[in-house]
Amino acid sequence: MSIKYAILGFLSWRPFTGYELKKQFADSLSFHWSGNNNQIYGALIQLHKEGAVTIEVQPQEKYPTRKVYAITELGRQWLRGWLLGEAELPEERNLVHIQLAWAEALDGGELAALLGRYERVLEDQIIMCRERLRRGAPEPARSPRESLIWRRIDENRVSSYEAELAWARSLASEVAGLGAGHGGVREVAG
Amino acid sequence: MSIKYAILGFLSWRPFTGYELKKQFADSLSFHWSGNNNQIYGALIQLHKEGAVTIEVQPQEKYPTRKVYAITELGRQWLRGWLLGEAELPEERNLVHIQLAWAEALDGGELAALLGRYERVLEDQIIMCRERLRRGAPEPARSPRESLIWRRIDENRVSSYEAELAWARSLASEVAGLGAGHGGVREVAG
DNA sequence: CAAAGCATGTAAGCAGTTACATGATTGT
DNA sequence: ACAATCATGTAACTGCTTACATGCTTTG
Repeated sequence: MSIKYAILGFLSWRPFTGYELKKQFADSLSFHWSGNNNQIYGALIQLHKEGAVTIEVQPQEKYPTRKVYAITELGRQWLRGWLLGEAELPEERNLVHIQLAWAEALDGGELAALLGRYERVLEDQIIMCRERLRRGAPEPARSPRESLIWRRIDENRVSSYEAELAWARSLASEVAGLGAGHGGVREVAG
Repeated sequence: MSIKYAILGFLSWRPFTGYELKKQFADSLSFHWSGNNNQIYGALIQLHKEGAVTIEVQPQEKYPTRKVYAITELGRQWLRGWLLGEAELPEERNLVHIQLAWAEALDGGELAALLGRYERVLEDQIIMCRERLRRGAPEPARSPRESLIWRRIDENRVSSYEAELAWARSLASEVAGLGAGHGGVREVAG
């Protein structure tokens, strides 16, 4: 359950409730978990059992009781151990690539439409990313180095979408250039 | 279970046994599933129940009985329906980005080492990809268009690793440029 | 003689998602 | 009136992974 480390990361910044963590995950571009209750609340309970976090229960008048989680020294050590451990490859699953790989039965127009749909979702995503970056989600910024890293990670996300979009566009123009032989395109010479 | 469509894709090329499919998944750069038995054999059984594939049982003398799966017309329609449906965003999970985001407690040397480890696994992966491309795994190639698409997908995979490597290197040099303030680097002027 | 390949399948579990359940409060 | 926010939690499910189990054959 590697979301544990992601949670410890947030708690190494400042204390959070489960509800706040959920929003952090949901709002961020790069922490990519859906931020569902099951995982977050479950992981927090387990981290507490393991001694990596403390719980402070804060009853409130007008709202439900908050449980504020804070990282312990042990939690910091675990996080640090993770950072000093193995680097894992980024793991990408791109279903559109699989669709393209098996698109032999599509005619030219249908393939162009598939690529067009892909371009559109990428464009939308890029706009959404830029929007969020413009609004600027709250982030640690405890040092110039940390701010630099966060900025670079966000940029990385956007530019990987942009690279994918450029790839899709160039593939679309290449397959269009191949011309007929797959229906949809009527031959000009003849 | 989207692996169903990936399997239907292979079967739209030619018949396969579960064992062969397993190897296809394991060997390919872009089909990214681990190719574990449970999923493949299970999906094949389900596809058969649903009428998307047929089974031909081939007893052998020296080896266990093979079950050769072939796609049906219904299976082809399902595959086609998937290709004509929604395009999904690529989904990337990059744990190293999360490590970097929470690396504030690391000193300059430790952060450089983290980036270095990341660079190394990326370099290894790039070499492995090139190696496989050079050897050239068997692929459909039923038309120039299909060959083009497969080539572009493979290139995409490699160049996304290369882009990530370039990103890591430039980030490493930027954090090195920031100099002291995080230990590990002794200030020169003074 | 050990390892890898051929070929099937099962068991157990972690990871991750959507949806459900409760219930007051605040904003449109 | 309806939706969103605050805040916790549970249930049911899919997806995916590792490891186990069998047993013969070929290669090093």
